[in-house]
Amino acid sequence: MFDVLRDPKFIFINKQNQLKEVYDTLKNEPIIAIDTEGTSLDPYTNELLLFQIGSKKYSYVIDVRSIKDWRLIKNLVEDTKKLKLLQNAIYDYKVLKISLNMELQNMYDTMVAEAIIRSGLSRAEYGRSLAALTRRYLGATLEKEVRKTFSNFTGSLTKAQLKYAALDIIVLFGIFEKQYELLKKYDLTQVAKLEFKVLPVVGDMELRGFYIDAEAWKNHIKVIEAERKKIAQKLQDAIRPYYKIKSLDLFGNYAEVINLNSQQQLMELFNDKLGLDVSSTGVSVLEKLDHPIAKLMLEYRGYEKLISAFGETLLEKLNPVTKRLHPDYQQLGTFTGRFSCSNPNLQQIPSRGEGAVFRTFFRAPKGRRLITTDYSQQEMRVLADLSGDETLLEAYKTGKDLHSLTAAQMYGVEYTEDFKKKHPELRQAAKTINFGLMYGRGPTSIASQIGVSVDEARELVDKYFSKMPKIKNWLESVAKSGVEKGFVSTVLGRKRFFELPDPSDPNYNREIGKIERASKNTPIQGTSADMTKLAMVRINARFKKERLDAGIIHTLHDEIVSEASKEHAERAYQIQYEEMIKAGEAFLKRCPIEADGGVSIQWEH
DNA sequence: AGAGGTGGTG
DNA sequence: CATGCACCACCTCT
Repeated sequence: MFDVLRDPKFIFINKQNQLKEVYDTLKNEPIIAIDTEGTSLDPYTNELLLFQIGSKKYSYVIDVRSIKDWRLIKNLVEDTKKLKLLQNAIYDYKVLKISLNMELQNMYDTMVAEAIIRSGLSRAEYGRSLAALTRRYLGATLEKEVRKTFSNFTGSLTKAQLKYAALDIIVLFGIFEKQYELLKKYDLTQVAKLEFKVLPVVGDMELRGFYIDAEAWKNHIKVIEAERKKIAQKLQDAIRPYYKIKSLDLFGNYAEVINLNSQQQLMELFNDKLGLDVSSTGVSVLEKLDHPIAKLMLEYRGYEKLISAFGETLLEKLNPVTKRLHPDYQQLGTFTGRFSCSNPNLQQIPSRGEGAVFRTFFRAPKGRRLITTDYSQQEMRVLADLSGDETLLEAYKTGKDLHSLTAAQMYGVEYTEDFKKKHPELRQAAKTINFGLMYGRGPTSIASQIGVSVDEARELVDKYFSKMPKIKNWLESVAKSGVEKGFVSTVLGRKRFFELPDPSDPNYNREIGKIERASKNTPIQGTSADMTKLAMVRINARFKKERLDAGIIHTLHDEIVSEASKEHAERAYQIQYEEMIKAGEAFLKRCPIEADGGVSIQWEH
């Protein structure tokens, strides 16, 4: 293998009439590998330079600029019977769709496979880059320096560039074979199947992007900036008496006394100057302070947060070609199987309070509509199903309010339709426990949230578990099994592995506690992720089958957002709703599943 | 460059 | 003894 990696055999293709040979060699191969090299990570501004395709025996590196007619290659790429090996398939999927109008089918992504196999293991040690996989599975070193040379491409291809382009597909076969054995060994083939079906859905989702009303966004930022300025001024004036510095700036105004964003300087202000003994300057601490400066600070923080996290920087990410936002969705961005999202992270746009207006600037363009649907209490339903608890199942089967029903059980009060109005505190306490359980939360933290003593909180939890014993049993057994086996599983069979601490580790107990909490949470969060991903695949398939002008543009754990023409929006909503329910029923056998949503011109939840 | 603090989401 | 799951972005400070 070393020799092959050092001196890869490949055929360079730079004439149209050579494609016949490529096609004839590969047309009967069940497994081929594909990769592309271009000038940019953004498919819309990328210039495609090289297209690599090959079997285990034959590798071809095609100079893209020399080919006019891609039909023979398109046949190979779109052949649903052939398995395509790729590293980071979504990138190539997007590039091939935009640059060559090809739609990759039946993909195996070595990067995604690795995330499935190593879920839970430290990223530093178990990277997913092609170089890391080559080292791990083939014991060889893949130079990555050459890759960078494509981004400032000068017009002619070097020998080194061709060589490494060829290597990028050659290594995939060996990695695939070893990963495939591991997928079977750990019983992860069902998960892999689902994840690979999700690949084109994510590719299309990233290509579509999310339209945003940039003008409205900018205007709102200006308003908030003015507010922040006012508050900052007030704050500086209020704290000035505590400091000696009273210098004036060039315009005769007072200079800033302290940097309001500096935690260090704020600690000094609150503790030394104001004598208020705070442990941190976070909202929860500041809220408890009855001091005008703390109140101003909270107000300032609110504006500062919105401006820094959701301000102009987000608009800088608008794509120059599409004028839309195209975030990166990490298909396995978490160890539980959820997506994560970045550049920008649309999974953290405010949904409540002052910041919620930002969501209204995410819109449907003219003549189009957004379809937003989310699972109703997805994770609680998963917990109900996995634990088999009768009270939870009854609530969901009869449509009773879950938190009221568990409160009624706990406190021995009769459940009525207006329970929420009659006993709001009881319901709130039950709700806190219901949610807390899913994170493996203990009495201490529950006590601090609902404002009772730790003993009272412990009593509440005991009471809860005595009425809902199956939940207690399920949580305890899954925590125990996570520590004993070193992994936990979702309903689909997705696994999260744990790196168990050494018993001599001074933090041993704390680490085990963490593993126990993650063991409780992962089957719940992870099964929910399985469900949402299956729903996305099914929705995408039906949109295609019915030839709707509709497509998924965003996902937020238990929520799916699509964009459709206004003519197709109602039908798209119907499909989206139905398929979410069906996906839910595929995983939950005891607990009914419910989803809500609708058609609108702006993102609403 | 990386860590820690803070805070946004489900 | 203490004990909240899963992320990402921005800021300051070293």
